[in-house]
Amino acid sequence: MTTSTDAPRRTRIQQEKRELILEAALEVFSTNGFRGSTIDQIAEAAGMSKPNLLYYFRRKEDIHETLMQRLLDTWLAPLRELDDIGDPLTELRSYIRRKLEMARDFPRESRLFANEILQGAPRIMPLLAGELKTLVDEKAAVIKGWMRAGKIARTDPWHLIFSIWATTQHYADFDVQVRAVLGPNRGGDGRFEDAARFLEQLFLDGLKPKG
Amino acid sequence: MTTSTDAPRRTRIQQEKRELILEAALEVFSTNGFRGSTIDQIAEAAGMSKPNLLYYFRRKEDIHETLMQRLLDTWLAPLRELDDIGDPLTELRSYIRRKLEMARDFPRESRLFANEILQGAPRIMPLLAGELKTLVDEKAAVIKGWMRAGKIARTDPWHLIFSIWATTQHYADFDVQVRAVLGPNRGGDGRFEDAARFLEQLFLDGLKPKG
DNA sequence: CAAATTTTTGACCGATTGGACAAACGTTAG
DNA sequence: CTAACGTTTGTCCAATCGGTCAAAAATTTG
Repeated sequence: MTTSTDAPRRTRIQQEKRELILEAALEVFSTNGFRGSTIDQIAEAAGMSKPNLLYYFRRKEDIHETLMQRLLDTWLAPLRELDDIGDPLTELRSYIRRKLEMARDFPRESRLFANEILQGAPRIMPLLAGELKTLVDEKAAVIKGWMRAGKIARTDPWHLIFSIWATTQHYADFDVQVRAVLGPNRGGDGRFEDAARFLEQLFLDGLKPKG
Repeated sequence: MTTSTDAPRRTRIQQEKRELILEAALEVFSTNGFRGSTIDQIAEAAGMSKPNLLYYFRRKEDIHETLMQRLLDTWLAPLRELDDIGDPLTELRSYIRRKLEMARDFPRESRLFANEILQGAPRIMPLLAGELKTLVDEKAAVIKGWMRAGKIARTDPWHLIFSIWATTQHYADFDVQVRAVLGPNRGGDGRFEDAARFLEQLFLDGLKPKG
């Protein structure tokens, strides 16, 4: 077999236009959800006509699917990097920092993912129970090792990972609320540094007074 | 004034049917979002015809609005209860527990709210910047008082509140993911008690080893 | 009871939706 | 140049959407 079925073999124009569509679709899907978004909206955001868009992606679902596939890879990268070498507390701290940076730099991806999960993850359920669970179980084992070695306090590794996801992604998914509550002064660009400082303290020392 | 304009004065049937519709709409809206939900779906879930439903709520938006108004009251109740009297750490711990119980007992309400915020809070933005911000600022002041008194560690009260919201609501909004990752054994009914134990330790002591 | 009122329904409407299609247009290799 | 191929568009379609309306059915009121 010289050319199998997997490599779509695309034109230069096809590559460019598909990229353009995916970028536009990320914007539209992440703010309106899948069912709330229309092909027309995506086409307009991508600067082309609806039939033209449908020339590159046959169905609306295909765009969403491609988007979700790419998303998961980059989204889980920080967790994959969580490694056994190096100081556990430092390792966890930098994982939190990286996740917070992703919430700051890729809020649309975070919202797209949140939208999918909120609606019961109809399109990525197998991935959650498969690839994701495997990865988390693996890293939970690493964390458990740290606990046994007395490097960090004993607690539930899975819920620890959940809490890191929850607190960091909150700044992307609930950004509107965060900014509204903080107000124009504290809700400016500095809010991510404030969040980073707070989360570091929370995860390392908790709230009990030092004395 | 005996009867002013504000009390709609409803029939017994009207009250019952409106309640039925709101219950059905909560189910549908929370899983499909506003634009992703259709009046037909809600009507069917409520066991009535579409025109019949529209007899009780003129527009789809009216249902959603009524739902959101009710939601916010009950949703912020735990924070309102956060009080200056009593031990600060106990007070915070019970606030976390109450929020977690709400995520367990009212996940649909949580998802409805999350859906609204995710899409930029188009319908409740004034409430966020008004009522909500006022309440949070007020409670942040209380927490700041505790810090000044040395009762809890010094940190950012606003981000502390955010982190409590994020971690607890995560178990409602991302329930599918949580259950998928924990698997059939650990993802059963006990997951909320595990979460409660973990969160208590996280917020009180952090991750540094006791040694 | 009967009249008045409230509730329910079937039929219908214009707008929007995802998508199909053939024809027109552009590009490129020989 | 020209034939082949890749790209773009206008037009169209069936399905679904939120919502209307008049009339039937059920209920309440006197």
